[in-house]
Amino acid sequence: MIHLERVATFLALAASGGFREAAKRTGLSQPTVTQHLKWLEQALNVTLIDRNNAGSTLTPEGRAFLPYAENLVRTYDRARALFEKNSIVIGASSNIGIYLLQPYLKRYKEVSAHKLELIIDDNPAIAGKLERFEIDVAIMEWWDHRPGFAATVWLQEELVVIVPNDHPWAGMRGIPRKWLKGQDFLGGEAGTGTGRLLQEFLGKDADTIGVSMQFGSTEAVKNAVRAGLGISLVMATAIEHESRNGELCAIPIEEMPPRKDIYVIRRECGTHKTPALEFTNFLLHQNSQHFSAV
Amino acid sequence: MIHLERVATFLALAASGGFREAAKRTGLSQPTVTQHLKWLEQALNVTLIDRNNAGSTLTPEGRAFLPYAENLVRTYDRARALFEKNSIVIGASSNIGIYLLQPYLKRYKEVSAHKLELIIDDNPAIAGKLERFEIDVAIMEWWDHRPGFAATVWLQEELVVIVPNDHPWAGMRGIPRKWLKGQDFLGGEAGTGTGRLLQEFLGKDADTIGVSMQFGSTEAVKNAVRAGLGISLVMATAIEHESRNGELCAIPIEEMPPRKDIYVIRRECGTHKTPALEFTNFLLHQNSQHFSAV
DNA sequence: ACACGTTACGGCAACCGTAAGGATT
DNA sequence: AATCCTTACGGTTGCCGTAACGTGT
Repeated sequence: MIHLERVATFLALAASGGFREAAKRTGLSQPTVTQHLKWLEQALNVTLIDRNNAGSTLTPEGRAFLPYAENLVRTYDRARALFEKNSIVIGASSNIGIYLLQPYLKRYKEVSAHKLELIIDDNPAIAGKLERFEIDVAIMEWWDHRPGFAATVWLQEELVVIVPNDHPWAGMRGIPRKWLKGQDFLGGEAGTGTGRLLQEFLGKDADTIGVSMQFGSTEAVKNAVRAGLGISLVMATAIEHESRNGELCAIPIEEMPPRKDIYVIRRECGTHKTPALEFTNFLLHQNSQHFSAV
Repeated sequence: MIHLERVATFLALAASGGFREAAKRTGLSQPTVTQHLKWLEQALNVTLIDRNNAGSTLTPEGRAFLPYAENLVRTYDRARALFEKNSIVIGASSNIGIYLLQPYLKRYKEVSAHKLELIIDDNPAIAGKLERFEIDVAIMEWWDHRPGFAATVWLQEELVVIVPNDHPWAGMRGIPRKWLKGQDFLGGEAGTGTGRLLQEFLGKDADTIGVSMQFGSTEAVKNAVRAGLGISLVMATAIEHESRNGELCAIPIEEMPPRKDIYVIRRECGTHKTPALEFTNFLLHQNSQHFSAV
């Protein structure tokens, strides 16, 4: 067994590439850094860092150990945050983090002393960060119900068809659902929010044209639609700005418009009131239309 | 920062429900256990355990901390296994772990000194365990390509239709693919291997009847088919035994039979030769038909 | 000589186990 | 009084920083 502090020293070394620099960062004396690393290397029975006069570097073993080390200190950090009640790290998939969540975060900042941090990534990556204790709460449009987590449907976002301004459908107040069948839709890559939506609501029959992902697939899809490459289906919130500005035309779908569940997911923590739980409750109460966990 | 040993002591306490018992398990003296816990509680500034004359129990805070504590000691344990080269923990989704993997594990035991441990669970749970450093390698029929992991297609399993012995199709050497459309298939719950298969190869149009999951959905599906409730689609390996015994009838599909990719997934570890990498290479070389990572 | 990391060493505090001290039943 | 956990205490060891020491440029 080992002191976590030594692991932190290793991380400082890995990040700074030098014992003296690592000593400065950790506030330790430089010989102590030597000692910490030596202990760690002894405990693992392996050389982690290639000592070199001009910049020390990680050995292959050191590189292999790195994610484990990061996990160790981060887990401890997040465990402390459970009780110090002043910090929440939120993870959100791109569409939600970019468009939907921002006003809620602003409001939460006003009513709470919690220090908020938002991490945006794709769905599987966010799920991974949740598992690895990198984030305390996740807000996503997708969740496989794994054990150990509490998932709640936060709200249901309406989906709208977006078309360029010169499209025959432009200006329509609504379109029948059956018109969607057989249409070519942009942005259907697997793994992206848009891709999953298309898959789910149109099934295999709707052939989709791929659009290479830029920074956040919805941005790419919007640009492609604007350029006249085709049409697509997105969350209404994601298109609000362009719709108001008249850059794109967003059309609701008639007869039972498709809605996408948005989940709030946090680690189960029994009856203890964690900051993550407070934040979750805040989100749920901001919205009257909330439903219980599945 | 904290000694990991103290966290381990907390886990022993949580598991045993008493300071004396925890002392026995950890090999420490009983007052030392008291001290370890006190330090940990001081570091987190919270009470973790309700001291009680008749069995000490976790406080709500203790219960919340428990998964973090488990993650800490397990991560350290797996990090050590990276270098001690004698232990591999393998995770597999149910079908693969139960049917497909066993002969390979037996062969690997004969050629390697590694101590093997196999954990079987559903796909999302295995993915979670991989993220949390609970397992070193995962073998699954599904993978979203998340960063930090190396996924390789190990083999491609053929899918066969299974029908009861008194079914009109029974005894056929093969059936055309188009016959499958419109059939009712058993075992299509979301999240299970069978469910995903049906979804993928038949799409939304094939209405599926749910079968409640028993221990491992394929077992349940086989029983249901045997009982005459319907037919289903499973990996050929999963049905080999019953097919030979004449308990069920397995029929290949003509014209491009559907095949399911099986992935081997491990944490990326640079150039260091981990036990997990050795095992992965063993699996891949056991099979000539292997393909490169996606 | 200069910058790097390592070794040597002295002092302080951490940390163990043993033994005695409450508290609850 | 029988268990439980906590406190007290002494000896050992761990672990820090300072200072002196190799080593490569």
